[in-house]
Amino acid sequence: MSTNAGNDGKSPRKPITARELARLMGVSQSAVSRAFTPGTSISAELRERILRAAEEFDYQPNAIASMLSTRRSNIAGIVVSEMQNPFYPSLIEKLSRELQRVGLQSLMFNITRGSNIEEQLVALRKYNVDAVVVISATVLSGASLRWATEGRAAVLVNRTIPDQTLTSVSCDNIEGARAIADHFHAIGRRNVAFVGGLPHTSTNLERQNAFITRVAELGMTLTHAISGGEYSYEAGYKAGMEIGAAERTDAAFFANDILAIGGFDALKDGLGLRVPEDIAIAGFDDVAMTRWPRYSLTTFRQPVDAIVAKTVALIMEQLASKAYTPTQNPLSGELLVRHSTLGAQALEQIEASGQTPASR
Amino acid sequence: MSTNAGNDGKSPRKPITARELARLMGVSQSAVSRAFTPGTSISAELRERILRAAEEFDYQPNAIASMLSTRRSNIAGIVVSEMQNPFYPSLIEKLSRELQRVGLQSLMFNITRGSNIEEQLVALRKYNVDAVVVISATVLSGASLRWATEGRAAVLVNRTIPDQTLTSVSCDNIEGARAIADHFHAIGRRNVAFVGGLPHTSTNLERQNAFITRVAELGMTLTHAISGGEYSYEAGYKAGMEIGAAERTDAAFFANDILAIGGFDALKDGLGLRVPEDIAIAGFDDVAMTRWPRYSLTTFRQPVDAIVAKTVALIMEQLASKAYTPTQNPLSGELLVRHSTLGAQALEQIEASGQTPASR
DNA sequence: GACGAGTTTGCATCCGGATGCAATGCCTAT
DNA sequence: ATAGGCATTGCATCCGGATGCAAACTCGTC
Repeated sequence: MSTNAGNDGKSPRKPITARELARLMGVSQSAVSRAFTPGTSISAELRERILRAAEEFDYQPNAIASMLSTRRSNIAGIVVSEMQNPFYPSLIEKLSRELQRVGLQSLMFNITRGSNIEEQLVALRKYNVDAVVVISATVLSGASLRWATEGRAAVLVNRTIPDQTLTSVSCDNIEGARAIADHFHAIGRRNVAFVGGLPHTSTNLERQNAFITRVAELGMTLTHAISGGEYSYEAGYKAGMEIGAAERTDAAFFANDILAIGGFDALKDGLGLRVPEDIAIAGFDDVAMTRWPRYSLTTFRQPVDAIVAKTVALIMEQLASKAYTPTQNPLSGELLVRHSTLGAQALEQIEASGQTPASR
Repeated sequence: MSTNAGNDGKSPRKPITARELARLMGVSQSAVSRAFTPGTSISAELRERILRAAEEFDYQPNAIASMLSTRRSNIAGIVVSEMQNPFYPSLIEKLSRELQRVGLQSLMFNITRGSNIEEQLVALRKYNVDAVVVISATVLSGASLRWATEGRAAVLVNRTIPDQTLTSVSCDNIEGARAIADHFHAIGRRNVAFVGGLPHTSTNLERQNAFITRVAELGMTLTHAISGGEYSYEAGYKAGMEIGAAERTDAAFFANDILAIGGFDALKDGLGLRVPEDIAIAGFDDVAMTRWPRYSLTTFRQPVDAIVAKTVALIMEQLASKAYTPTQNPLSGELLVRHSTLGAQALEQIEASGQTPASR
């Protein structure tokens, strides 16, 4: 990048345009445009010359102008809400990196109780985003989602809408919840509890239903089915106290890790129970905190990389094709057995015998 | 919003343009444009008619086109990196909400080791963002920052660059670190340790220097000054083990809450020390986790709302004025004394006596 | 009823690239 | 040497709104 002598760094020094550069070089503006567009008809030699001159005069195509003429913004809108659950920031980070690899910049739309949702959705359309990825479990109705994504590529991540008219990618919640139930059964627990998060969200419902169903199939007793009301530490803590108060329960599945950690603290510190001897605890997601030695929480790992990859692939596919066929894409996760359900010795035994229970 | 009959929801159904709407109404395109631009010369009556028609025909000004002609994108780029520290997602959420209130949409630029930084910065310019807010403590040199923000409003949040040629807003790290040292002294501790995070970042340096200086002023002994190398739980844990191994230390200040929590687990669970009896622990930021009963961590609260407000105010100011004068804006935070430095009784006493030590 | 000031509205052009189509150039085959 | 075919390049126009300027209109006044 060449320096712009005498620039104070803040004056709106107008950048050079394609036409100017073209005139300076004695070529046409079209040539300049072509030099920057792969796959266009231009000789290697001229392209080379133009790119060199561009470098020299610090020319850069104006993205806004090309958006206007191509009707492609190369922007993906990411609709987000639960940033306080660390699972999401990390997912978003990976997603935006991958999107960028395929040429899409990410525009974040924070949807929260505080914000004006209508306005956000309008912005989504005004900015002409080519694609929309919705990560927010909450708030948005199927109807507004359909309106906001109308005419553009769209993928829902970790949520669905009842009529399945939009493509979704998610962790296989049913597989996960069943795996946890199976695991509780395998370690000899028979009186189990379920703690949910945000009611009415698809993830929560799937995890709850699959778990409860499997528990029944295995002949275990469901001692509690509590709705935390939200995916928070506090809700988990409260539920933990409730479960622990009743004595009988020997295993609890919390619909996500944050809840589980709240429950863990309640059961262990709040009530003085031993984990996992008195009560086994499992979460869902595999956020970083679950690996803290303090918790070493058994959880079901969401296949984040696969989710991101699939999401981006679907977006690209939709952008390429004219037709739109909504699909549902559950992706397999992995049960991670840690200390919160197995004592240290048991874990070692299992690991020595070469079985799966991963840790790390 | 009127429905578009017969639309399958995904066809690139071209939206209506200002010219078309104008023709339909028998007015000029300029009138339509003016109807949507406050402060332009147009009669209330015509504006009214046009807005109604716009509603009816589902017309919306194309943001891209107006960006092109006004050379204003109304987009603020937020340059971010440490999303794993929950402090940042919450800050970003508030920031993007406030920016939106003043009419700026947020474009997120994730800068991480994995991503191509150069490309991100180029994108920042290509998309013609009007303003840049840099929250990433790391990675970016002053030079590249200056290049990326050249000619636009720019504010660094919680970081500075040595030559102070860019405006910054941050928590007063010096005040905070001194307050912690004072607090350690007030509760009778005399052998204190410091654990840093990312070396060479301004926040880390300021906290470290201010703390160490104050410790010396108060005649306390600095037993350790450890650089964690990064702001992570693991680094904090490791540092905690190191500090605890040596016995003598009776208070430790970790440069942020995540480090402190790692240290807490190491000292309490890893080494079996009593907190705060054997060793007092303090962090910095006041993330949600510090309020978990398990930790009840004493920390210095960053004035997030004030930081956001000031940042937005400065951005608006820069956008309005032609000249650019970099300023440094440290904002006062608040020491929150919790159980990790004071036993329960002591806390109650203090609270009863009507003194400051806040909780929650 | 005419004139001037002030307000509305429309016209024309611009913002900076993208792209269909025609013009030009180059090489090969006859 | 000449015609046909492909590769390059330039021309003109478009994308959808914004805006300076002039035309048209509204009122109030004398």
